[in-house]
Amino acid sequence: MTVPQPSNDPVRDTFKEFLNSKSLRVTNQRMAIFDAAFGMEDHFTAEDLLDKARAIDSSVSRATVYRALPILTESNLIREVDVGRDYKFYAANKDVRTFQAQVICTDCEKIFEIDAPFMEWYGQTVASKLGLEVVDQRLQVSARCPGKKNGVCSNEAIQARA
Amino acid sequence: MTVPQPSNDPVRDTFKEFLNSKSLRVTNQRMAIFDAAFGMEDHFTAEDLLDKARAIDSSVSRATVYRALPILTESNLIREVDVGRDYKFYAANKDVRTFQAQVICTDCEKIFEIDAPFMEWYGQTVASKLGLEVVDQRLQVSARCPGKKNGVCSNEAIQARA
DNA sequence: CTCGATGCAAAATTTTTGCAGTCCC
DNA sequence: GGGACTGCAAAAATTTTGCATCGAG
Repeated sequence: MTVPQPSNDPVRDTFKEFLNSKSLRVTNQRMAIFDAAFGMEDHFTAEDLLDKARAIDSSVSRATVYRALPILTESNLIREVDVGRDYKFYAANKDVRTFQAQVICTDCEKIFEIDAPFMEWYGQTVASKLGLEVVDQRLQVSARCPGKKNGVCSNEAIQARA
Repeated sequence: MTVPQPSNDPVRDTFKEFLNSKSLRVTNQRMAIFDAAFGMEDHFTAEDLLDKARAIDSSVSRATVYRALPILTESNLIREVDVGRDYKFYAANKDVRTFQAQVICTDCEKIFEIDAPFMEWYGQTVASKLGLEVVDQRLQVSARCPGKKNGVCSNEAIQARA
């Protein structure tokens, strides 16, 4: 429950180093977007991120958020979680070590992240049979709460988009 | 290489029966869209489908294609293949028996369908731990041709979107 | 200073929708 | 003949882009 001190945040420094290594500039807006992403409790959309980043630095624009997302993704500090909606979700890589699968509840829209370490092996096996090299992979299960009406779900996680 | 006779096509009849069972009407446009989908060699987008359907019945409109797609999906005659692009892909269920994973070549953009029968089991295992019931699942591997420049791929399958 | 980064607003893309006319059953 | 279906064009919704200005290094 303690508010992390940005100046002491090693991940924050990692991002700055990444920017430097790519000759990208460390701007207030980029750092606000970074802080917003790592302040998210859960998965978030570009629009969620814009709102939260603006709460930190009101000058952040939508365009800058969209321009920052590929940078954050490339740096491996956040990951894209495409669950087949019209828009994409993202999540901060806080302490992810193994491959994650997503279980998406179609009733409450909650996205659960599940460890699926065997996937690392699976993707390589399948790709190598085709002579290809794995770049990325995703495993997603859409599921519903049995006995629940659409829209109301028993999971205490009835908080879809942050 | 023989042109299938629509009147003898059992899958075509299945679609008509599906429409009847749902009290939906058998219109020229819907059948043209159906024929277009089953005439596709590979994965296709809504726009691809519109083009091909219009070649059969020039009166088919984009709106009707978009309205037909959920019907074809519900009938299980085609399936949605979301590979994380801005637009969705579809594929006719010609003779699919087991769960299919997709390997997407990031160089030639070709989508390979791979049998992954164990996924049926995997999804249920993971979902049941959360007390959920599987609705759908997808497993996708993005991979690239090693040694190829982006855009040119050695796979003879250098035909991305039909 | 210089050139990358930003904000704004317009544009681009894919999909959806309202409405008046059409045609299946 | 009635209501479902269709085409058209406008609308939605998300993401991208052009351009003048700003600011990090």
